[in-house]
Amino acid sequence: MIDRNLVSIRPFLANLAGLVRMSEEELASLTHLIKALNHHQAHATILEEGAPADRIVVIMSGLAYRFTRLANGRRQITAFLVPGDICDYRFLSSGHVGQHVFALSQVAVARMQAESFVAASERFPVFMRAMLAANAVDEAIGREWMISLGQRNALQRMAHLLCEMELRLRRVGLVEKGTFHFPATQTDLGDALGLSSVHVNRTLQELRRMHLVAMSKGIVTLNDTAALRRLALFDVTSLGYERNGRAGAVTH
Amino acid sequence: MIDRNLVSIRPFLANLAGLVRMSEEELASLTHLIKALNHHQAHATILEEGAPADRIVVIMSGLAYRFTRLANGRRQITAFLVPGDICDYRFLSSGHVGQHVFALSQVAVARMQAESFVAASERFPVFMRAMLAANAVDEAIGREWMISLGQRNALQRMAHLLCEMELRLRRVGLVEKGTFHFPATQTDLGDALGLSSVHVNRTLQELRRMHLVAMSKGIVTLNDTAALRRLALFDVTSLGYERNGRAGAVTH
DNA sequence: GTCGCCGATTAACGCAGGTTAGACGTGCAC
DNA sequence: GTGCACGTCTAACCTGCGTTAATCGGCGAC
Repeated sequence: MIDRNLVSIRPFLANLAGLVRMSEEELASLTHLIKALNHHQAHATILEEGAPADRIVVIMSGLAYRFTRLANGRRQITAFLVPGDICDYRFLSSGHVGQHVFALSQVAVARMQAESFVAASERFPVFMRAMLAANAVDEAIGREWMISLGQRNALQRMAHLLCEMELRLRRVGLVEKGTFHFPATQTDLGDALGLSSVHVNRTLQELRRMHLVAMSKGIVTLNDTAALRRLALFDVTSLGYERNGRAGAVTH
Repeated sequence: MIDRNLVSIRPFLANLAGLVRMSEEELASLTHLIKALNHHQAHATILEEGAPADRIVVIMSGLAYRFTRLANGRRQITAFLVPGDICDYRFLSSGHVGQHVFALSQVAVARMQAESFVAASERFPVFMRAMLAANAVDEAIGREWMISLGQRNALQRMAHLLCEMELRLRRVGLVEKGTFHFPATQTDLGDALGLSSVHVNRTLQELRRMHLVAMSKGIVTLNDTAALRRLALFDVTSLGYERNGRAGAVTH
């Protein structure tokens, strides 16, 4: 048995319970599925692509990202992960981790056996519904990245990413007056946004000059969220959080 | 009761059964979940974003695409759909269709009640596993698009898309000696690849000049798939089809 | 301390791809 | 037939962003 107080499990529960309503009993049962809590140093690999996906790995604190490397050495970051997020959803299907997951800061992760989760969701079908809803949010964010990469220019892309991170981090209580911790380097940002690090630098400076964003040493402050969202063509509903409380079609 | 012979359901079964092994009984039961077959004209809307997702809509013949429109009018095509593909996976979670789905050619679709499907998958859990596996393939293809948009140049993007379509269409028997039907306009291709239609034209001409691709009136021929794949940095395993037969972690 | 590395920043230059604007062909409505 | 809509293709011009390379500052190892 692990000490559940070492790391708050609040973000995890807030994330899933924010998508699907759960009873106290269900929340407690979910908590007890957690079988291990691990810590990873910043810049450590959390999951390796292709590894067996028999465990569900959840970020409890810190930030991480998923990425894929191309044959020519270029790297695409495909998602940033915040507390409450599930590192990889392939346990639902193929049994093999889909992408590398890498710690951006020091990270605590919880692990549960995929099998136990599936077994528990026979008793509490709401577990699987919550998992599928979380997966759908993940997909919606990914689709928004695709739209950014295809249709937004550098300034809009950067603005959009910052709006996304602000919203997601605020949802788990990690934003205070527009300020949050986000220790991605300019190279990381470039690999996420499909830009060179030089152009990331230019872009950040322009956002700074416009008094929309301040960013230094991994601390980001958004001074005018409304204006930033307008610039980014950011649509709050597009990340798929908006339909909380509705049960969806899969209700048993 | 509908006439199941009007349109072959083979692509649908081939798609799901290609991901997860199914018995004759299971295939038959799945077939009988289909409650309606509809036809859509080319350039008709098949699904509208935000509509209730209480039915599972499957492409039986023809081609379609998903897209999202930005506030500034720009459009991003986020996926092409081939026979056997499911138009939208949101019935698994939110109960609302995630994106517009549009017919590229004349299209036949089958519809099943999401509720019936869920009920049937209690008796045949393999149904839900197949659905989650199909969803995972969909996600893997989407991630590959993200990588294209972020890290590949115009020539590589176009080549990659053509390799992807060839592979997916061949899987459902729609490629003959490197030739397949793909009636996307150059504007469509631009909206999928994040390029202007003018540059799509330049790019196609270069592929033609390199004797890799012939494309006219919606008929595509790939003359040297191996070379095209090399150019595109195409990785066959990245689309997520490779792990057929393995049951995955969710096995009950 | 100082060495070395990493990340931020700046400058100079170049090019891939965007934009605008036509011309041309084809197929369809009438 | 004619006119129109739509898709392909071309040309001229331009710019957003990449590339290369160098400087600077901070910070951890020793």
